[in-house]
Amino acid sequence: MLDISELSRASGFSPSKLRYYEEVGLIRSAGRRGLKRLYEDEVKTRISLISLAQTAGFSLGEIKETMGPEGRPDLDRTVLAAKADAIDVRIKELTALRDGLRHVMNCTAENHLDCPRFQRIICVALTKKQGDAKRSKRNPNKG
Amino acid sequence: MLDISELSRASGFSPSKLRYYEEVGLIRSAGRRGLKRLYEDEVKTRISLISLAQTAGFSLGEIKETMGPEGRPDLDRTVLAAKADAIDVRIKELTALRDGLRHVMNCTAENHLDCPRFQRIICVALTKKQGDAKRSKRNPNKG
DNA sequence: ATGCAACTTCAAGTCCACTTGAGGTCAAGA
DNA sequence: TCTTGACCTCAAGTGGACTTGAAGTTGCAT
Repeated sequence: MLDISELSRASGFSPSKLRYYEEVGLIRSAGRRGLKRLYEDEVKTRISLISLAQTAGFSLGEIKETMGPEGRPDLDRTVLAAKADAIDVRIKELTALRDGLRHVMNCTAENHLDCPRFQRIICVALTKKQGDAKRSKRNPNKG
Repeated sequence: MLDISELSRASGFSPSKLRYYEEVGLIRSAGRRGLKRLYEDEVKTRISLISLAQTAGFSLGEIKETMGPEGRPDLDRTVLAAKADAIDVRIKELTALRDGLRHVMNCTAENHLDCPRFQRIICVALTKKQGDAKRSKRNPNKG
């Protein structure tokens, strides 16, 4: 059992952030000693996962959905599969961007946006994005 | 030359977003017809890149820094290299998360956080995060 | 028993990335 | 010429993710 400052130190999350996460139902304290929250060790892993999911671009709401208040981050497979696929897409975009960046470092073109090599590197992600724009016409500009 | 609604349609960005990006200096219009903005075709690529960089987790401010108002997204190599490395780290995290998710789909453990296989999959990203927390002690909890 | 640092709650504030709304302008077609 | 609709500006509003501040409470060392 950890108190909030120990958990904060262990996780790198500020106490206010931990209280906030509890308030919105992302984590919970196992009990109290007086007023003071006590956390199980398990929440450290949970917090790391939350932070991971955030860098993957998911909102706290989405994270909460796929990671119930109980320990089990379970839900029906289709939802998990969809999340995994979404991450895959993001990985591809990031890879393209990274490669584009590394190319720019070694490329002497005056305008990189016009460099055919650069364009080829990022075109996967680019055409994908454009496709998205087209596909979401019914609900325009909400993404 | 495109007007704002054409660019909006082509890029999937709302007109208000395009005006906002111009206001903060991320894109610019090549001129006006009367009051109405006119954009060069090039900004389409620029917009896609911005959106890409956003999904990579960079703020508009950071994006602006590495992508001057002119066409060239150039800056000294060390900055670009740092960005590329940051993306690499993110890719690793996302890969771990995705694999963790896919594992959970096929794992029958009652609590996945305790599943050693799951833990092994995401441990790279986890220990990395913990390392971060430790390293930024001087400026605690600002990440 | 007393002091106090570390916790607590709750409301309000902040920052980012936009969106919305009110009121105005203008180019082009009927 | 007149209308209309798509643009314009600028200020204010929104939602997400927290942080900050004020005021109160408490476990623990002295």
